[in-house]
Amino acid sequence: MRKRRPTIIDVAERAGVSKSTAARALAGAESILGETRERVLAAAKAVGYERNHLAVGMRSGRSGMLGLVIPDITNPFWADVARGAQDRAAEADVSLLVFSSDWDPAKEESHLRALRRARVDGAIVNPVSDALDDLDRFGLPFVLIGSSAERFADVSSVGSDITQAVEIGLDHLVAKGHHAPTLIVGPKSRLARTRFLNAVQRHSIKRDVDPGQLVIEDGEYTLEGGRQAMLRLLDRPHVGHTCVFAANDMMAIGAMMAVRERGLRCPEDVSILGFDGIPSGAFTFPGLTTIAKPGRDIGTRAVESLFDEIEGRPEHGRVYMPCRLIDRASLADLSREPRKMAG
Amino acid sequence: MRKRRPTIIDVAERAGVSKSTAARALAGAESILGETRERVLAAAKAVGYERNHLAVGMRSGRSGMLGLVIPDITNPFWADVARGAQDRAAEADVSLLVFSSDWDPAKEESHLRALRRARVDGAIVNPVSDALDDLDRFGLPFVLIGSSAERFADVSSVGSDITQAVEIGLDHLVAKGHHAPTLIVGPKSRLARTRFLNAVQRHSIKRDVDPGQLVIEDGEYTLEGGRQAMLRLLDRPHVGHTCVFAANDMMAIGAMMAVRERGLRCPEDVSILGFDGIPSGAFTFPGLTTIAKPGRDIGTRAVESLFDEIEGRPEHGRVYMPCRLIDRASLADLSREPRKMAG
DNA sequence: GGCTCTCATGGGAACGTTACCACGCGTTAC
DNA sequence: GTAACGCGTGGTAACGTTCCCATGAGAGCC
Repeated sequence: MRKRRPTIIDVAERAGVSKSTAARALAGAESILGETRERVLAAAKAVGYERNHLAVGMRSGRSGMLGLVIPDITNPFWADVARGAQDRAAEADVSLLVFSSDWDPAKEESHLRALRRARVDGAIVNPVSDALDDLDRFGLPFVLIGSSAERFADVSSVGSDITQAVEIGLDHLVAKGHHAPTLIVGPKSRLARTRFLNAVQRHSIKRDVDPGQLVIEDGEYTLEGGRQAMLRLLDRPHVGHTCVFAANDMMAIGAMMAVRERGLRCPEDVSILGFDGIPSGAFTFPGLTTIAKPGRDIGTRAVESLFDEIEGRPEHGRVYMPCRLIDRASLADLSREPRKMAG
Repeated sequence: MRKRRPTIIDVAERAGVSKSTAARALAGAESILGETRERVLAAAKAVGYERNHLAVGMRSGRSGMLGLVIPDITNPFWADVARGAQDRAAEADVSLLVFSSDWDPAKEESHLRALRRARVDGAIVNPVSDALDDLDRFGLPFVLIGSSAERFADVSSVGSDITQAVEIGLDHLVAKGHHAPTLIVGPKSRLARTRFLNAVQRHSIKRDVDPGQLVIEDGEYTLEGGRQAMLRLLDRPHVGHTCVFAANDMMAIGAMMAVRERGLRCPEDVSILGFDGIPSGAFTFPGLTTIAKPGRDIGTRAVESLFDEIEGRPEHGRVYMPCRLIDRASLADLSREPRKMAG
């Protein structure tokens, strides 16, 4: 029952020209009689012609599609990245094939294969495994996103600028009258932990605080991980935790819950600064002050870098996108009060 | 610098057979000598052959791609839908083209065109405009998702079962000792408002409460809309709002904020029940009790319906997926206390 | 032993597009 | 007046695959 889709030949016949001429008119070529062009365009409209991208891709070697492989589209940060990529791609009239890898190397590889079979013009990948070699082997242009991209040298990649992020976070802390924050960071096995810690230490030195005096607790990058870490912190004797800086918003929210569990109040008793900028942070009580990673910008920039890569002008550099502070209510303003420590 | 991708001809040559034979072997055809098949498969592996889906699509008329047009991939509900669709599609070895329409008819139409040009085998769409006629005209198989799909008769669609959702919500309310809830619903212009209200009224009658006595306030489907609505509710004289049922989680969270603003406590003074199941509900204080829409299941089911549609066995029916209650802390348990109203 | 029948394989067309080359016509220049 | 040129157009090959038909060899049958 489904009608055959009209082809360029149908258009050509209706316009009374050859398909070459029709193709030229449709492509908006210069060397064509105005009147002929009009006729072809009218014919195309009349029959409802829609250029077949499959055929175009076959002939030209360009499918007009890009692939995006992220851990989980359901994760707000990655959804944001996807959205940025999508918008930029749509602008260039390119479609986006989206896949979720669930941090599973096997899935990642299978998605990568699907991408190759679909003949995407390039791919943006948040790498979990080392299967990327394959991409390279087939010469598929690609750019890496996220912090794990740093494992791969000589590949274009886009991520957030965590050094700058930590800097604005720490600046905000001192502006509010806080000093050296207690840190809740990820597990030792994670590369991100080290990078975060390094940045904090470097900036502490700049502010004349001895990195050695920084109190550090770690846990899984989850709500529960943050909660447990905060609970342990609160159990430590002698230490007043006036201000904690969590390496991720989920942990920060977990910490906030732990504080409340112990009968303390945020931010009056302990201030909390998060890192990520997940939307849920707006709905906690108090609202979470955090540093937002520019997910959308990362997606946009990644597509742009990918275009460069495809056009054959690879930069092969790592791009760091700046983060920005979202000032809500989980950080007490001590700058107007005389004393720095709560009871 | 980029190497030419190996084609089936390269495989055939290496295996010393014709491309027809190679194609048959790769397709796993029966009528082929075991030894020949082995040879072809080995050759394919050796040269790193990857079937070109563009060419396959061209020849067979099946691109192996599906389109998904949702309002915003950044919205957790839609991300969930996308994820469900993605997983089901991947299972069938089909790729998913994802687009965000931002509730903008112009964008929707442009995305729909892109989908047609890409020659997707079918599309799943949350319709904002009536441009869907076009899809129909071209005979592209499609299934509609979300509540707005009800505007279109005789088209397969998948949505959440709001009647059942309201039922479990109301059941939960009475189980916790509450009676007729105050309602915060969407603006009068929205179709969803009427459906929600109808469901509540129908079920109220079943429980012997006069729908006429239901207190109703409306506002935009946003945090601020819910906040304002709750504030107006709290300003009404004579009425104690022991329990409010919001038509959407954002409004529910807004209402929660309004309650706090007025110096009241949730759930001690007013209980709140949401509707949607957004992840942020887990992070509010208190945690939001809500009815979760089965986003992921909707996505999965939509792909399945779309497969039916593509295979030419259209059901053209509307499928309603059941919702489920997420019991957190925003609903007071009055069932153990003698009195039903707070001071 | 010659016929048909089966089975594995090869050859070629077709899907819809674009790129290249050729052609014919009108204009310009010598 | 003819050659050269430019311009608009038509014809055709090619992209990589699958499908249909043809071919040839071997087996089975009378």
